[in-house]
Amino acid sequence: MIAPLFDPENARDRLLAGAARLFHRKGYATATVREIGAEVGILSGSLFHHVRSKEDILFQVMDRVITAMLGDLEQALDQADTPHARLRALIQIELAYLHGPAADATAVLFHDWRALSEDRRAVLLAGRDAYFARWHQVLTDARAKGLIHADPMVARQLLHGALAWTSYWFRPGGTLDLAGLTDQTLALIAPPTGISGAPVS
Amino acid sequence: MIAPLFDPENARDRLLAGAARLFHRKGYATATVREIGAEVGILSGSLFHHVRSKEDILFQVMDRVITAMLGDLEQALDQADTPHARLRALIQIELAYLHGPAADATAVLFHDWRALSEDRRAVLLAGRDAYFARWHQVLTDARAKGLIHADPMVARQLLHGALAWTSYWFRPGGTLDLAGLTDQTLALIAPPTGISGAPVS
Amino acid sequence: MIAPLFDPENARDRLLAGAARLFHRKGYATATVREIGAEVGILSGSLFHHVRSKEDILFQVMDRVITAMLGDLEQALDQADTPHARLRALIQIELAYLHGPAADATAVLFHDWRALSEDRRAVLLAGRDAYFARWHQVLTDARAKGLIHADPMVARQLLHGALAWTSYWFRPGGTLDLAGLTDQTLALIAPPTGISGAPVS
Amino acid sequence: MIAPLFDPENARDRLLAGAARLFHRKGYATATVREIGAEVGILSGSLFHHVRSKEDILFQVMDRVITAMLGDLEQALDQADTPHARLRALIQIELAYLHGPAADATAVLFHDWRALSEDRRAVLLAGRDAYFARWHQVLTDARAKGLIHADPMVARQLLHGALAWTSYWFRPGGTLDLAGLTDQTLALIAPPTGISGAPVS
DNA sequence: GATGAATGAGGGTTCATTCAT
DNA sequence: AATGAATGAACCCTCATTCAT
Repeated sequence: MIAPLFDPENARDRLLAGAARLFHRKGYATATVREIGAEVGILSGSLFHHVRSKEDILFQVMDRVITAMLGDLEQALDQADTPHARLRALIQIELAYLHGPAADATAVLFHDWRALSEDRRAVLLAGRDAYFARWHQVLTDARAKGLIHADPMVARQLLHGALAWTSYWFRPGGTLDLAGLTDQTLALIAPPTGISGAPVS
Repeated sequence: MIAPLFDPENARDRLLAGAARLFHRKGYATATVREIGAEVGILSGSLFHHVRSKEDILFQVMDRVITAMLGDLEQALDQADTPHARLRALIQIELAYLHGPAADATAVLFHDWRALSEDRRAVLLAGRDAYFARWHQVLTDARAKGLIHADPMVARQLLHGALAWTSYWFRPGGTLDLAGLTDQTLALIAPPTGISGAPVS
Repeated sequence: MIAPLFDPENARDRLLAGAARLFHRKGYATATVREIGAEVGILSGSLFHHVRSKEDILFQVMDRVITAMLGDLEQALDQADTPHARLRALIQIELAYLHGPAADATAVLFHDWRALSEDRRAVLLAGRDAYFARWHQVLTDARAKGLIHADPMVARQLLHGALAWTSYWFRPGGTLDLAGLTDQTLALIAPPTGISGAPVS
Repeated sequence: MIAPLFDPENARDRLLAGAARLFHRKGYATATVREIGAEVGILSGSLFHHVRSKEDILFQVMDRVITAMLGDLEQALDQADTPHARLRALIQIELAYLHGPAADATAVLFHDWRALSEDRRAVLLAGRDAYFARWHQVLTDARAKGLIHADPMVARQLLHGALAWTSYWFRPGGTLDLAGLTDQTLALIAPPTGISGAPVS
């Protein structure tokens, strides 16, 4: 469903993928370029033939995720025809990125955001804003339809936080799979209508 | 409501408070001992009269939060007499720590957990486990009463993530205050309506 | 006679040789890695491309001496065919190391032994023990033949001490050369006269 | 026989004695003023009410030993009436200092000589020279009488080295006591006349 | 005399980055 | 492209020394 972000045939992509794996494991600040090299199978000096700096790696990894996520979200929302389905798509896409083939890069994007220099962060902000703008639309609609009962802006932050945090505790392959986690998340914020999710007004 | 974790009269406490502030701002790995010294108004060498190492600072900050949070949570739960009130207490306490006088230390506890060495982490695990055990009880009860509809374990992780993440975006003093944020969170996961939630007022 | 311990063509060996020179001059504890770097012509940070730590340098220097001395002692003893010649070989080898091309490293081995961590010392003990075991054999034999009159264990310690101490006062190139010092040492402990020592000539 | 160098009633003397003990155990460079304080039972800051600096401690310890040794040597030589007895006195005094009540301070004098700044060393040189001048006289006489067969200057250095080195391996209280060690040393360098020590000429 | 917080220089070590090979 | 020796700044920490209390 989610296309891989990095092409294993391409040397630079292998580098980015390995670095993302390492950053996910140890955090950007703690990972050293030597370790990145080891993860990819080259010496640290050789990294700099592919990237300008360590931070450049971080930037490129994040850039790929943002671009891809936005595209996949748009597509998923286009294919969803009810407010509830769109709400589910929001969660589904984010969880798919956080725990599918792009897991490392996505975790880095979410958890090491502050490690990026302000300048570089500004470059990515447009994509990030566009992504969350779609969230906002969906949540505003969901609230209008009585699916959720919190302010859309607040709901967006809370929901995104809840999902981002899953990278600390959730591992697919256990008794709970990705679909199950999606269901549980929906159950938490928008329980099946007719029981408790009935509109207030 | 939340008592300050650090005594401004005590030199070591001032150090811990300053370090927590800095760690919150820059992250543990990025903060240097020279910066900690500057934050407290002493030279870096003098830090080591009060603590054994940089990591020791992190440990002590975290230890204080865990101990205090557990105590406050127990007390708040004792005073809450309905499942809904206890659910609200869970959220209230965590948000009070994340955005009240203990905000820095709490953010450090949540976000820099991995920066602590495995040995040191093990020491704190007992307190952490006790804290979440109380969450589990409350959420299990809340589900039995129909207040929430997700698996308690999953709900705990999602809710905790949503709240922990607020330290990245929420600042009290704006149009939304702590009580408002608590309400919104409750509205998101346990809307006060229909058959599933006892009325708030 | 004594082969150089360090290969000037090899970068790490140059480092070890320079460090040994410095340790001999100032003592291990007093020498700084920055000074070692200066002695070798590189910056202190570059040292750590060749060795793991400052103590590692000390260890490797000592290891080389121990290994080489043992080898040379065995060979010298094999070529000596009388008890007196073997006694002379003991002294000759030790003085050759203390004042020949391996002088720095040997002085470090003898005088900075305690600076090595207990763990590292244990690794070298096997070689050291083997070396002194040969001394013991030779001295026991010398006593049986009436060449010396002290207990072999005590004689070994006294003689070794007397020789080790020469690195504080003896410099070859003066009126007394290495052969002369060897003769004098023999004259002190086993005078070539009367019934107790076989004639030298 | 050897009077204690430090008066336990005097605070500064207790400090010097404790420091000597520590320097003997760890070496001057490795011992810290904190450890010296701990050895004496005060905090490091308080040391500086009694001495000007860490090096000052070293100097004073050494000064005491040199002065006392010289006095005791003179007295012992005065009481010895044969060349052989005077030779024995040389050894006896040095071993008494190295392993009697002044053991710590003497070991420090011999083994940490280089740790003293050149200026301070110059101050002590007069005493040291006087001490060794007596050795020279005795050894010159002993050689003239055929007791030893090495050059007096070389013999002095070798013998002194052999004895100084005993602080690394000899511990009184074992099967070999101080008198025994003295005998063994004499046996090594000047075996009983009539057997091998007969004059050559 | 003793304390202990503070200093500030310097310790060993790490690390992103460069560059000749 | 890759290597690996070298850089140099910065890192955490130690330590002799000072000084107000």
